[in-house]
Amino acid sequence: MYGQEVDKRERLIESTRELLWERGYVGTSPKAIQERSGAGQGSMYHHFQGKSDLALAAIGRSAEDLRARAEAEFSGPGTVVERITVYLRRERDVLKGCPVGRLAQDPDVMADADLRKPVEEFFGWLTGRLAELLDEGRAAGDLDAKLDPLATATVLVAVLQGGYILARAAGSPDVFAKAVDGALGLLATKEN
Amino acid sequence: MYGQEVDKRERLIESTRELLWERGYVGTSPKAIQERSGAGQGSMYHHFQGKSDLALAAIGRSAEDLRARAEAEFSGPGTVVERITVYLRRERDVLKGCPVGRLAQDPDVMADADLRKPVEEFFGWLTGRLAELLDEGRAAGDLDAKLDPLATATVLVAVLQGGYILARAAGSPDVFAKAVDGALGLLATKEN
DNA sequence: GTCTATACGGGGATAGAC
DNA sequence: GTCTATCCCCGTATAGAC
Repeated sequence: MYGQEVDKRERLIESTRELLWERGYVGTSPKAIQERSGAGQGSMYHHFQGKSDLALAAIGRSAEDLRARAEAEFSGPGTVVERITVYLRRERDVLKGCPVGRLAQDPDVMADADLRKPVEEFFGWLTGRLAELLDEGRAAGDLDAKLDPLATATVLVAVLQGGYILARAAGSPDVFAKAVDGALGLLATKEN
Repeated sequence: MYGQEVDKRERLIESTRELLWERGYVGTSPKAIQERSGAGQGSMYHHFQGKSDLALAAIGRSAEDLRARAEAEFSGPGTVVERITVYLRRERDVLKGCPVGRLAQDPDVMADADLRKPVEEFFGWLTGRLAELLDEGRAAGDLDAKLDPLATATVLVAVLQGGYILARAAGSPDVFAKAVDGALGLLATKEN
């Protein structure tokens, strides 16, 4: 269906994902995308209608990636608390931040319903999924019975997103780890 | 020292603060600043050396504002937990996000040591101050003796910053409130 | 499919008049 | 102090050749 040399369409999407991660939507130009992907103007406008169309493909793929990786950890072995810990402590490019979360700060992404949708859906899914797990853990007696699953799930997601911000502000990934440790410490009421 | 008509220098700074809040540094142009402030090219380049110089003044003022407001709440009446609750639950423009935190996502701000400094200092101060309070509350017996003050302070700041992101992603301030409630719920171990 | 040429307004800043 | 004129490169996109 597409050309031979490693597929320019593919490279355009991947380069856009990188740039959106590094510089956000507002800070990413078609020219920069072309340079990084090795594709020219014509190629980009042949495969995509324009910047926003290409960004849509890139964002959708990034969101799906994050979802799939999280789901693999959530449905892995171990108790609920263990699986959540694996997810929270997974190795991350902390100083680069969250490739999807950073888009929530971008005015032009939030102003466009199509671009915004995958961002909204990803966080909706993630929070809901964590709430299910927490509820399960509560039923199994691994977590405090008084714990509110949805509110706590929201805390966990917020701690990750906020942890990225604090780490970037400090210029060090340690702050991110501190936030995760603190959150896990607060969760571990049961062992008190 | 300056002209009469409400001080263009002042209006330039305030307009820049607004635009940085709404669109970030990368998304804010000198032209937009001039239009919003009612000042012309000449006026802007007379008072400031350029975009980054003006942004420095704007960011410094925003950071100092946040610091002063937080300190007023931290040193107010009530127990430590009450004061922290007042701070966390203060009315906020949730969907606009944190005027200082959003800059941590901006590549051009983080790449410039001068612009980055006030951001780093603000979060350093905030986390440290909250850690002091938590330590005090632990000593007073209002908080679990096993609680780690610094890690927990980091969690609280991260929950706010992450809460803003989740609220923007969802298009609703409710998620922010949910995160704050969840965090306060986890803190309230003592009443178990 | 991909390239080059071209277009037009905007970003960021300087020059010099008032 | 503030304004207008001007500069140059970039952002975003279209046209048309190969």
